[in-house]
Amino acid sequence: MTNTPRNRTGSRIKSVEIAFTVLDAVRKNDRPSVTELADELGHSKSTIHNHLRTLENEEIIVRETNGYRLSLQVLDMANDVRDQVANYDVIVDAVDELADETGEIAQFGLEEHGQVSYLYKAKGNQAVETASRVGGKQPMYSTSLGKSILSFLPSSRQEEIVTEAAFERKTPKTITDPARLYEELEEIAERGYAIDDEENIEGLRCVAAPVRSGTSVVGAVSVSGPASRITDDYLHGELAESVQRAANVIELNTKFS
Amino acid sequence: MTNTPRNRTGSRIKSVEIAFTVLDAVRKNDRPSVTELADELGHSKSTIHNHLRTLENEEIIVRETNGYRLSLQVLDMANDVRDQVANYDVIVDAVDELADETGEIAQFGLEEHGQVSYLYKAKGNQAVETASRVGGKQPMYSTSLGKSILSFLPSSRQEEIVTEAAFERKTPKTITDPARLYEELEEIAERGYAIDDEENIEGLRCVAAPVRSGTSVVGAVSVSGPASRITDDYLHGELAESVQRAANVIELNTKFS
DNA sequence: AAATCTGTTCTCCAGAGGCGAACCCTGTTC
DNA sequence: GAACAGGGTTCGCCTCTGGAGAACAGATTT
Repeated sequence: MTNTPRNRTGSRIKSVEIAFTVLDAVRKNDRPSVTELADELGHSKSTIHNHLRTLENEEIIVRETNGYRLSLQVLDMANDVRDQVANYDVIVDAVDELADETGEIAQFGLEEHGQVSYLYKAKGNQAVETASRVGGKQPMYSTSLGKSILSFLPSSRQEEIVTEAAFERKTPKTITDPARLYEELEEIAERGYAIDDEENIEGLRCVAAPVRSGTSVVGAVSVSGPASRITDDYLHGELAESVQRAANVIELNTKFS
Repeated sequence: MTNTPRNRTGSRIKSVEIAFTVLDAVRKNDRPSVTELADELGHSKSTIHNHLRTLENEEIIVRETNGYRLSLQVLDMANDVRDQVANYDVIVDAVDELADETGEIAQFGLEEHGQVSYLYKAKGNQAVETASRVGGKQPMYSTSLGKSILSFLPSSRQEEIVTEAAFERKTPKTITDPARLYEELEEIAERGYAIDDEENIEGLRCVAAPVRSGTSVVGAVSVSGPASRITDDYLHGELAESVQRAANVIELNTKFS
């Protein structure tokens, strides 16, 4: 739908891909039925049926009278994800405190498949609602989290991501020129924090600082608030300091495995 | 490993099953590598490699320098699960309040694949730690949640579950005789709540009440606490009332779709 | 009871996918 | 710096899988 899933090199397993297409459809439709899915996905009923049978057997989906839905096993899997990310608890504490301190939205994100994925989100007492949700993804080039991570990534990976990026214009201020991005990344690397001045969502300004472990970036922390409240001075001054402090706290409390 | 996944009727898709085996191994091992997984799962390296490639392409797993791990997309999927369960917010509120009121652990669970799965868990201020976690599963016959759900299920489904149950003795008090279970289920149906008197975990007593929507059970709410604190009177009196009230609150606030 | 929905089962054949070996690449050891 | 060892990746073969479509079976509707 959006952009074609680039195929690095050969051989993905077709039936597994179909299975995940089915799973995706079950995620997004409300309790779909066999025929519904068959129509939507353009496969025969028998094919869909077999896949649903298989997924049900794996206890990933559940059959209810009115159709299929995801099973709660997915929640259990989510627990495992959090367990697998190094120092999840430390991150939670630091982000909570940052949200508390600033009153805005504080988040932690990390790079996956060339995008930022949100791992944790905390709301301060005057925080505005944002569309972002835990597990969601955003482009690297239009978010403060993304840019701060990008600027500290090894240059090979950095280029790879930039090259493959879509550079979709999300707001009038979105950076759409790679050259322009590289410039900013250098700047960020120097001063230690990145900003997003309504580049991803109109009316929203953010600051982010990278979290490093040894030589590599493991993610970044950010604060986001409405442009009306977040002045230039505040953004580059107190807020920038706060996120950097939070990033530091995480770094210091990180136990290497 | 535990009990063989009974095959209802034919044709599950083999490669999809393998894919989920791989996924499971990635869940449980800490950043496994190709060869590691190949050894563990008894498949050739190339097979595993293809599966990992596919799963990575689906952005379900992520490759890091030291091995593969689950991706944060799983967290996003978990959001969808919660969205798909009717009235998640209502449940959260009711369970939170129940935990608050009693000071113990309060939970909401529902039946999936013949077991209880925990959807939400709240801790009261004097709550003991229990092993259960959101997304986890427990037998129907040894938990108050399970029994309360079971007793209000249509008798066909009830029998089906009981017949297929393993009746593993989890503690000395676990019910392992179907006849005994049926007796208790009738009792539960009459009085409207179920108890678990150290039948699932030693030292832990629980009360649960079913949550119904129209004619069918959609799940159950429970409170769990240490046997030392939960006397018979308290269990069958105040606590039983509390869980029933909480169940009722959920029922009343349920918007039918 | 005919019609029209479902979901399920059956059969058939192209081609997919699992295996094993060969290959490559990175880091290590003399 | 050559040889080795450890991974990951690729290749080609052959079998048997899995997808399509039609036929079948329930459930509801007309």
